[in-house]
Amino acid sequence: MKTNTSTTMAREADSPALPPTDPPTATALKLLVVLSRTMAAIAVHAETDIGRQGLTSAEFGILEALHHGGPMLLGDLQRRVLVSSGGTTFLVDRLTKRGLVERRPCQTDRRARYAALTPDGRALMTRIFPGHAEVIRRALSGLGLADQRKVTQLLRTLGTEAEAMGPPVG
Amino acid sequence: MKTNTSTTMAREADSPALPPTDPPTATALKLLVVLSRTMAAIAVHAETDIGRQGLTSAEFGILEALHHGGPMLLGDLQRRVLVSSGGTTFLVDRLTKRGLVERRPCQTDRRARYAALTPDGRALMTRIFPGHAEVIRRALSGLGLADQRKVTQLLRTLGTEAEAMGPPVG
DNA sequence: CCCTATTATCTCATTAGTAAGATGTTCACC
DNA sequence: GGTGAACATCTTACTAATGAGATAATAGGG
Repeated sequence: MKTNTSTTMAREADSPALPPTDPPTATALKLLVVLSRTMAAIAVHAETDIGRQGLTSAEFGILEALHHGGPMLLGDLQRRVLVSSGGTTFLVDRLTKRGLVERRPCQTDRRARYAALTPDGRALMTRIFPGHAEVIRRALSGLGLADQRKVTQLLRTLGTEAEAMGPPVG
Repeated sequence: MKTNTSTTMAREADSPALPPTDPPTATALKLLVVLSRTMAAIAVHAETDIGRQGLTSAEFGILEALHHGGPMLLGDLQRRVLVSSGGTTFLVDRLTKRGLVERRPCQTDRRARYAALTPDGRALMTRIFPGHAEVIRRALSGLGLADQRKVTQLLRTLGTEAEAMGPPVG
């Protein structure tokens, strides 16, 4: 049988040099752990679904942003998808090779380029998005609507503040 | 941050092929977006701090798990850190080369190995952990203690359920 | 005991994504 | 209208991490 003596459960008991953390810090650390694990658990669902289409979640993010927001400058796309500038170029290249996305010149700024879905890209998203949304809905169904809204509200505050205070410069 | 012509807010107006989402699905999608962005915003803080020590967050995760839980089997470590099996070997190798971690044989199972902090590793963690915890506390300080606990509780439910239902097999 | 299924770790090829700097463009100001 | 700072994107070199399969050991049924 499973002689897995110590799973994630065993910890409090025999910790050798446990740092003495005050309540606010302990609460924050616990929240971060739960946040990470929850994110990971949900990402499994999302990525499994997206992977079925032979797409990475970064690629799907690009397609989703364009499907949802229409053609947009690569810079705006980058900000939405949370990827490096080189990464954006790379992802858009790959999606272009697959015929799902295309670049278009910007009339008013010759440095800039738009990324836009091709008809194939739009057709793909129209076909797969509803199913993906359903996977997400199901993955999050552990909480009722009211609780989901509550978490959304609290997390938004948390995220906005974290962004606002910038990296720990000092 | 600049006036992103189209943030997550702008959609009703000019979306070309907006999928008609019912309220539960819309709520879930919104929650996922906020969850991702919040996680990313907080990760910036954590990684910036960890990066100062020349560590990646995966490496830090290993050290933290060992510091907090004592020597443990590589498999248990892997489950804690949420990394592939190859990744665990790779990370422990790298930390071993730096003299922060060591492998030890398991008396009762010759397939298995323990990973444990070396004295240097323990010293490093004792030195940097409090500062790191403080960075986290600060990054999450956008919410008061009560709200942090509330979010933790709700996210725990969310994550547990998401894990329990397994990938979208059906 | 031996055989098979299972488990624990490690190896190796591949890859998605990053960081830093290059290229070409626009804008503000003199 | 010329000059330099600020931009938007792209290129290149690199790295952390994955995943599939290899190696090795254990456990239990016959």
